[in-house]
Amino acid sequence: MKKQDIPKFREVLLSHYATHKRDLPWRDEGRTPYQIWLSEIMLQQTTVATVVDYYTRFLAQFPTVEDLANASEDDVFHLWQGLGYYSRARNLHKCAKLLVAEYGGAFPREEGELLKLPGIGPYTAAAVASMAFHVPATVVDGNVERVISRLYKTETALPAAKLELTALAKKLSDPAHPAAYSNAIMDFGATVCTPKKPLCLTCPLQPFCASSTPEVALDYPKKIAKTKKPERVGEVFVITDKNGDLLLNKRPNTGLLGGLYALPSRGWDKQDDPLPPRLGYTDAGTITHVFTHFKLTLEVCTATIAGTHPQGQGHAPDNLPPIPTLMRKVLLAAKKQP
DNA sequence: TAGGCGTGGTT
DNA sequence: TAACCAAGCCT
Repeated sequence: MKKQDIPKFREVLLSHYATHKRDLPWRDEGRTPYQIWLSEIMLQQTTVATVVDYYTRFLAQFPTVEDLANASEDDVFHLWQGLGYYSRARNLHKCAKLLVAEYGGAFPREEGELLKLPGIGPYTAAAVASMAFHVPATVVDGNVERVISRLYKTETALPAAKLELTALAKKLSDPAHPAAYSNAIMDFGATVCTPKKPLCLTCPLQPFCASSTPEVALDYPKKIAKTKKPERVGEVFVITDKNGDLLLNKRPNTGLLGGLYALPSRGWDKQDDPLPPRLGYTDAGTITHVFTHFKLTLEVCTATIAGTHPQGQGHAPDNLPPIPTLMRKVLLAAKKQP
């Protein structure tokens, strides 16, 4: 795209956004920086459809950053359970506490200051600066990378292309309309310039685009081929005591499913959990679960003990601490096969 | 810097 | 069904 075409490009993009604006809760008039920040954290690698309900529930319980800062970590994880990437919840909580303790409960307005906060990287800093404070800042997410790469037919493969794409994105973004432009270009990627079925034939940006047909567009952005997921297998144990309580352990704060609670298991994770001695188990079948970097198959073993679980490790099934979806699957399998 | 880090929907 | 994808961040 020529430099003199950029104003027209912005005009067309913003005009398309104005007429195709999706009604999303974090986009409502009068949303606070806290609310916009929360939505951006939840939307990291997570679909809009999944986020909406979590977002609504979260704000109902924690309407302000002070409410979040004062919450217990378990309460935060409870609202996050099932959403995945749990370090986001930990950093969200940490960030809220930091804001209240050292920033007077208010977000900084500048991209560079936002970037210093836990859980806020280049994308989220630009998103909050532009959307919450109308400060010129260029968002570069997966959508933007795809749109820009197709507009210019960039040949460098991701993730190495990130720098090049960011430089191009900065030239295109509209400093006069930071919030609208950020939303517009990402919406455009999500609804028109989509990964699998780009709508090139009716695309309003076609006059500016070096691809301009689906056949060409689908080749961009170039990507490094991903390696196949390894498979892991193990056993997981559903152990009920005489009160009907389940045995759960809190996982370490870092690493996989960090900070959540889990049924004892063996064979697949970094460490095997200790088990009650000399126990006979009933086979309740297997469950499978796919993580980002491996596939897991667990044999579900159930047992009942005559005594009670150690203090703090027994939990009533109707009042469980935050557990990941993986463990929900295990409990469902155990319930089906009594 | 490349890999760790969840989950659910789509193709 | 296996692979891909979704408003990335951290180490």
